[in-house]
Amino acid sequence: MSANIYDLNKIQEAFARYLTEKSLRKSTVRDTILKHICDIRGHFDVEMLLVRLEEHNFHVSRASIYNMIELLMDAGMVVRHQFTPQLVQYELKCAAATHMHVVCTYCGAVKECKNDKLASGITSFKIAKFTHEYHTLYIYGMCSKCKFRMNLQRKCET
Amino acid sequence: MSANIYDLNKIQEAFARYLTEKSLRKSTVRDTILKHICDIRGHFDVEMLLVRLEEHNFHVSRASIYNMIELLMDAGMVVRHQFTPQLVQYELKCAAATHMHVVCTYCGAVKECKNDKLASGITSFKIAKFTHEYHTLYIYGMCSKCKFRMNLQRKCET
DNA sequence: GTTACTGCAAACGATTTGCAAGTGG
DNA sequence: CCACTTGCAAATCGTTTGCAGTAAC
Repeated sequence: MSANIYDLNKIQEAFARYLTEKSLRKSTVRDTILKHICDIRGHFDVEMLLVRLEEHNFHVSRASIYNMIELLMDAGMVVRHQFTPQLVQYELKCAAATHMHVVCTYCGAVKECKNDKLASGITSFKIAKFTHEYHTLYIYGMCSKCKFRMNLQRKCET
Repeated sequence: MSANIYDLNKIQEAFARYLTEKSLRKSTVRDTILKHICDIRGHFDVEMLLVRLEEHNFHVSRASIYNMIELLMDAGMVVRHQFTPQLVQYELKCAAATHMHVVCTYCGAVKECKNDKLASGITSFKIAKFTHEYHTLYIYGMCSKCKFRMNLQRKCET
């Protein structure tokens, strides 16, 4: 199933189409970054990509990563997330479209969660004078670990 | 109706309760900022508050505004939004809870949109091992103005 | 009086930019 | 070859921090 979402060939094709359309060039840097984004199979950030590429003995500058992410966002292939003010993350749109995000505001943990009924409710919701392209649903609250921790703390205080 | 959402007294009371609970002090600066946030009746950002307060001949430093927003977020009274990478905005949670946000990715325009059925669907959606406190639903796409502009452009190109 | 709050200016860190060198078509 | 892409280092800009003075309680 996840093999289906992260289909490298389709993703590469889509990006190639975008480059052609905009008269931009293919390059080893762009191709390599895209492969790694696909390999990560989840949220990624600039630093993570940089480290990962370095580990694979492929050196790129931060500027090139920012440039590539910008292209992917312009191509409508990547979504930007900022679950907490401290960290900007990105995700392939083909993956992001399949789930909502559940964020613990106490520890910052993010998990993905699916619900077809809710998803189709949002997708089929029509807005006047607006073409719906994609959406993000973030649910904020407290995860069980933090709740447990908070209960402990309360007991200790009394 | 909006008078109901932006009830200054209730908002002030909630913030006073928070200050007491955390053993923090009331101050003219905090009180004034809160009043203006309430008056704005919509999204606000740091710069907007600064200018607005200056216009009302009330001088505050950026640091104090950031500090106040931090307190309000910690109190769970304010939500942070970043509809576009260029601008961070905030909104009173009591207002944000009443609508979803519809964002044009081409011109950056944000409008609010209500749908009770969708809202209750999200609110009543239970997640295992997680206490739902609030949520944000952003719908991204193209507004009618941008669509019109894009159609024009296409005609000119051919 | 003690402790918290505020303003100011300096520091910080993520992102962007300008430019020279490298590479794709 | 020419234009696009890249790396590097410097610039930028929103946000945070340290500290000295001020205000709550």
